[in-house]
Amino acid sequence: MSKKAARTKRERDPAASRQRLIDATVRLMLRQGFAGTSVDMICQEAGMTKGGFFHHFENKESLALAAVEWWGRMGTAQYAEAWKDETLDPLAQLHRMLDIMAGFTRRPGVHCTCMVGMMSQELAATSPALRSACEKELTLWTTHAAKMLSAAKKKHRPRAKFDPVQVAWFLNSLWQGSMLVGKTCRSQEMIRHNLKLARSYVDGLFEKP
Amino acid sequence: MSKKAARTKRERDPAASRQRLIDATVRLMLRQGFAGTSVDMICQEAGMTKGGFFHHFENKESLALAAVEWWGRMGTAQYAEAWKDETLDPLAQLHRMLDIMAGFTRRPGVHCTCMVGMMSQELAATSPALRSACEKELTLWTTHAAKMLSAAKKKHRPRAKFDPVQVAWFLNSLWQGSMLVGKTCRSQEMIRHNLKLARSYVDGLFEKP
DNA sequence: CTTTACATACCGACCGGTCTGTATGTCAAA
DNA sequence: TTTGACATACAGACCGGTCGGTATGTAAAG
Repeated sequence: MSKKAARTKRERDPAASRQRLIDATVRLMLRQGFAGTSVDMICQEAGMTKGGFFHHFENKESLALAAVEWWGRMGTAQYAEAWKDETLDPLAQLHRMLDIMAGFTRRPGVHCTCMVGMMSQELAATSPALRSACEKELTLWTTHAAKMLSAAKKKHRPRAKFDPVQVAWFLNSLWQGSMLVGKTCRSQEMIRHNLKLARSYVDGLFEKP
Repeated sequence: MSKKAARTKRERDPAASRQRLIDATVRLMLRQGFAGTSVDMICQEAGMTKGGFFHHFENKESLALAAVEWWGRMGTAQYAEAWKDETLDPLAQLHRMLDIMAGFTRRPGVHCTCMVGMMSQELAATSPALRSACEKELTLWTTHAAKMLSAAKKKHRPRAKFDPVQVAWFLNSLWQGSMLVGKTCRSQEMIRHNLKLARSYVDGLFEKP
């Protein structure tokens, strides 16, 4: 029957099922961490059974890995808005990136927090695979920031003494720490203050004495 | 018998037993997080049985709470070296504090990481008690830093436009984030670079234009 | 165009083991 | 003899992961 065929066609969608599991994992682990989230919870949240789960993923860790990678892709896509316009002044690109970060603190009902920071804080010492995946994401972000800093330096103050890569790690650390402290103190405003100070710090790098 | 009496006297020491549990908790949870560390593991690490554990602590959460408080006391005691000498220039006190932080990255075999940041990252959303305890510790650190910044401002450049409290939160976030990123990328050197940049940032606040 | 053969997607019961927490026992000190 | 400091034993929920089975999709042979 046509109805039956249509129904089953929509229900059997392995890519969507897989993604549903990833989405559920991100939602739950962002709240409860890795060890605090059980496979049963994930299955329930994703509307799937354990059998289905282990068809798509070898184990819980490999799902977390996929979730971190997905988180990284989503994040990069959002940050890309800052650097995709290559005609824009690199310093303006940096400010655009800080705008995007500040935007993350303004979504109503969603607290600004990072899957990479959470997974890494919890699992860096016990899961080499997760640690390495998180390192990859952090490094990617830093590389992009360093490129903009480097271009801005070349354009605005080539004789400045800072190392773009070091400054990029500095900014990344500040960003991760801001989300951590902001969550702990339940203050998105503090995150924004930090970003504002970061802004003037970056500007200061290019000011001629 | 005297030997037996002496032995039992040393073995039956409730305060020491309690502390042994706390020490074990810090050691294990710093590696595996809260949910990843079981009560049995803690008992084994502390050389005690479950009965003893639940004699001293109501539950796992209250032990973690005690561990965070102990961690805070230890940390404050170490940082206090920076601000205890009230005759020292406040800017020099700040540098002394940054020295101490850098010192944490130089202990051989011990990776520089923070119990407060870890517990908070994992439990802020699910355990109000832990979140609040972590907030308290972060606030305490920030208050001390803000005091030094404020005194330095008064002394060196009273007309400077920065807010000492905001800058203190900025430094605390940077510090927490540096430990997180440093752990993820297994680079203590990166933490030290960040501290160096923080140093010149702080100095910059007091430079007259 | 059917039929047959096999692959993929998913279900849900079930496994051995681990989890936090409790109830009870022991024994030294006061 | 009471009390505090533990040990022992165990309850019962829950854990990650397996397994047998079923529904659906594909594709080649007849």
